[in-house]
Amino acid sequence: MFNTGNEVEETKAERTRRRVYDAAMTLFREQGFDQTTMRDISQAAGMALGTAYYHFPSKEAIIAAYYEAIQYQHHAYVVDHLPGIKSPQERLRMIFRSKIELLQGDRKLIGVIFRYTGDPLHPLSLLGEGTRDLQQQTVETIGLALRGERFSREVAELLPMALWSLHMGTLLYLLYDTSEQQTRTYALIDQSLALTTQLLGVVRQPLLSPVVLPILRQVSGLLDAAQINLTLPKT
Amino acid sequence: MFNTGNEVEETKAERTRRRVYDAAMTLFREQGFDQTTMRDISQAAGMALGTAYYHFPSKEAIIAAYYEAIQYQHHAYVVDHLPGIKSPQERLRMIFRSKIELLQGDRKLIGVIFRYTGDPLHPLSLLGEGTRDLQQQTVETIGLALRGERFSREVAELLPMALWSLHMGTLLYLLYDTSEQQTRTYALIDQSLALTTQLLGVVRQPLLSPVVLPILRQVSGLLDAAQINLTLPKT
DNA sequence: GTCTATACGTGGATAGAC
DNA sequence: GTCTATCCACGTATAGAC
Repeated sequence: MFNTGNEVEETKAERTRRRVYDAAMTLFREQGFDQTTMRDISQAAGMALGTAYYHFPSKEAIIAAYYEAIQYQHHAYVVDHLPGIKSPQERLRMIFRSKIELLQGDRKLIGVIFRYTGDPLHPLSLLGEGTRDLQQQTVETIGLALRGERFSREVAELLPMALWSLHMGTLLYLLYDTSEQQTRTYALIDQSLALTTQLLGVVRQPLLSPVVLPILRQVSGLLDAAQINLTLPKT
Repeated sequence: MFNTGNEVEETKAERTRRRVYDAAMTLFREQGFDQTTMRDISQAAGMALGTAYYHFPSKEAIIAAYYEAIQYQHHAYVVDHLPGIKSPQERLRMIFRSKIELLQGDRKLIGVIFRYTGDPLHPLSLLGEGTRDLQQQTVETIGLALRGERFSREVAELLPMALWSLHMGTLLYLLYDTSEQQTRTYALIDQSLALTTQLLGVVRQPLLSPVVLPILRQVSGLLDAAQINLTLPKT
């Protein structure tokens, strides 16, 4: 709680750790993740190879720290900018777009997230245990857009994961988007959210509920049976 | 066309190539892809390291050959078993399930496909140029289920990619499915296809077209703008 | 063109001395 | 906490046998 003075000692290690991190991020952005070696990083940070490994057990650990930082920054940005916006669609738009803005300069880096998805046991697997917290936080950040909105039970159950999936989809798209300033990614977000709003409108129509409700329930049942919850398939 | 006798010489190299491939696959299945080294493979195949590299430029090239083989086998199986089945849903069921059956023993291997998805330029990226042919063939194999069926223009445009996505989703799910005999994956397929059929039924209802058509068109417009076609985002 | 033997460079990760 | 030295695996020669 208090500053007990041992902060100085802590800071010593933390400062070195940050030197590693900063050097790594600079090189990652310049050359890409794979092209950057731990030797490059330690050299750029002006230390021995072993020192860098002392602070980060692996190159992947540096990327993991980056993802946490991004999520933290994004959440802070969202919390900061949310009050000015009323409509849920506009809120979602702000949330989705700001995430892209945050990542736009790091397109060479974000591909690395997807690399471990096929390996359920890997700590960085997007769908695995290791990233559960980060995933949960992302869902929560997105969920801020819907605060105060009222949905039927069925929709409330499905919407967070649907939006999370959409969010991951936009990140994947960003990777492949070679358009200037990634304008296509922003356009995709806008159109996807317009579609989402349209679908939510349909779902809310009482007249259509004989058609809509069975479908929603079937989706829910499917996800339940597959044990896909917010955190996705269990391992 | 004819067997001109030079088949023997071809066979010599091809047989060695197959020895490499077989040894590699055995080891991949036993130990996993990453745990198997090219030295293991060449040793198991009873040859020098250089020989293995002579036939496959990298370990990944062996996996690439595996994916081609799987797609070929699956297509052959589907063509063989399709005539006995009438309903599109049952056809799709057969197609999706047989793919899982084909891969079931190789769960340690299929994760490798997803590894390069975050790297647009990598030849094995699922969404990249390098796998376009394979992807196209998969779409075609799945499309065999719909032969002779009539859909509206809007649906015909969207369905192949939707089914391809569903197919990739089931593969990803298979990876994470620790249930006995992967029963959950099979259940997921059945339920997803039931849902698909249900949705197609709704879409076909003329009474609902004022609601459904705008949505479909919006989806189409979105995919067009994003330049997502059958082969997915351009690089 | 196919295969062997062997050695080399690089990069991730670790062990152990200080 | 930091450094030096070392390990291990991938991939790449290369020189030569057939």
